[in-house]
Amino acid sequence: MSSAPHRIAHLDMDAFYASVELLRYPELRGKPVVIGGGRNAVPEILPDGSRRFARLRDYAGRGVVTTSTYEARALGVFSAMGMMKAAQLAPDAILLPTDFDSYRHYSRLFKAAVATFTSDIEDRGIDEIYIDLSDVPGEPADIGTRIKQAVREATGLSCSICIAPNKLLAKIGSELDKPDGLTLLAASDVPLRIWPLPVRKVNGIGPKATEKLAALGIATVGDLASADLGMLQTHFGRSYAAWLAEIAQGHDERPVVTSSEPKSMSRETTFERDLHPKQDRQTLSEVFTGLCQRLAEDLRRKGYVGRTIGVKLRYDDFHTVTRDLSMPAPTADAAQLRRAATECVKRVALDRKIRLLGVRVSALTPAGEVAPAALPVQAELPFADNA
DNA sequence: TCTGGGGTCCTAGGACCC
DNA sequence: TCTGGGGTCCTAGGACCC
Repeated sequence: MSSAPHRIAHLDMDAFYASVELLRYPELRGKPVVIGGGRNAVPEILPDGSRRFARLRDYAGRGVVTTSTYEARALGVFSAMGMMKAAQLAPDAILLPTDFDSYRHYSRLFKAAVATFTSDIEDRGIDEIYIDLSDVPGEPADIGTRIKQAVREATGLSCSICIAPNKLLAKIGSELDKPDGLTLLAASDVPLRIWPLPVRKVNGIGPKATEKLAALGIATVGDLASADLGMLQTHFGRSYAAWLAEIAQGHDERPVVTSSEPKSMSRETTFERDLHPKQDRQTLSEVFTGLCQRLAEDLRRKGYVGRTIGVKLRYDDFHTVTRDLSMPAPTADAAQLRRAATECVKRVALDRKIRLLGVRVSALTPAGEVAPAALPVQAELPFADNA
């Protein structure tokens, strides 16, 4: 229909979980707030009706920061940081538990607001989306302003948007003017606005690649743009090197993908203390069963069956192993999941304490397309005595 | 007192088949 | 009675993202 150049937006909700919490607890506005606590971080209602909030210094456990307000970030507290470390940096920060049901609710609201402009939306998780605006009439600045307004009216929350020729630039750009930003990027802006940025700002260049590039003297996207392709190939392989060279020029042809099927589902848990395969066998066994049951519920609720079942163990030294097993027929049955997962556990070393246990199912098929196989249920304990 | 939980994609070797 | 060769599946690990 339109042969105009692509116009892609990336929309990112500002400090999403924390901002949702501020809607509920407006008295916390302007304060350092950290999301990531458990049940004991639920605010206490005092007799006079006011609330008493938990402080970060009161936290004990192995969790990480899920999100923090900009005031907490100013104190050095960021997502994925261990809570204990965060508590050292900002002991007086307010601590709140994560409430995914609320976040999912506001996620639906902001996505519905954007959907009034176009249905060409790619879901990138609970707090961000790509939008293909190529067929939406109007000037980019005006469209962006109207989308931000619609999101604010629907949720009371602010977001940051970048409109650019492709997803790569839109994603980078939405961070350039956070919070409440509206950034417009054209291909011709790449040398001035993208090349000065650290390579880590590129979606797909993570900690490992950043470190490797730094060792080669490549710190910015501009460094990458002037790097020798042959040199990149010897260090990163053909395909990754080619990708690096493309993105350094701001090139990206990926389409906005509006629908996709899930590939895998999993449940995992990190224990409050490391568990020994032998001494804590009973506890491990119960947790294992619980994970399989929750996974089976997830499959049923979403209408899928899976044929490949796997386990994940993380030892006390953080070394992580996985095992999986493909079965003749797919299942969503908790007992069958547990039997297959038990076979997987039998193939890993159980000679040291375990920090994390997980169960995963992949090779998914919509449940309606498969006739369920009736296999006998067999009670079997993993983490056997002979471990 | 280090380091969550739920995902996707890629690589690479071996099995297996034609 | 070494050695081909392509294709696909299975498995394990790892990088990366939200």
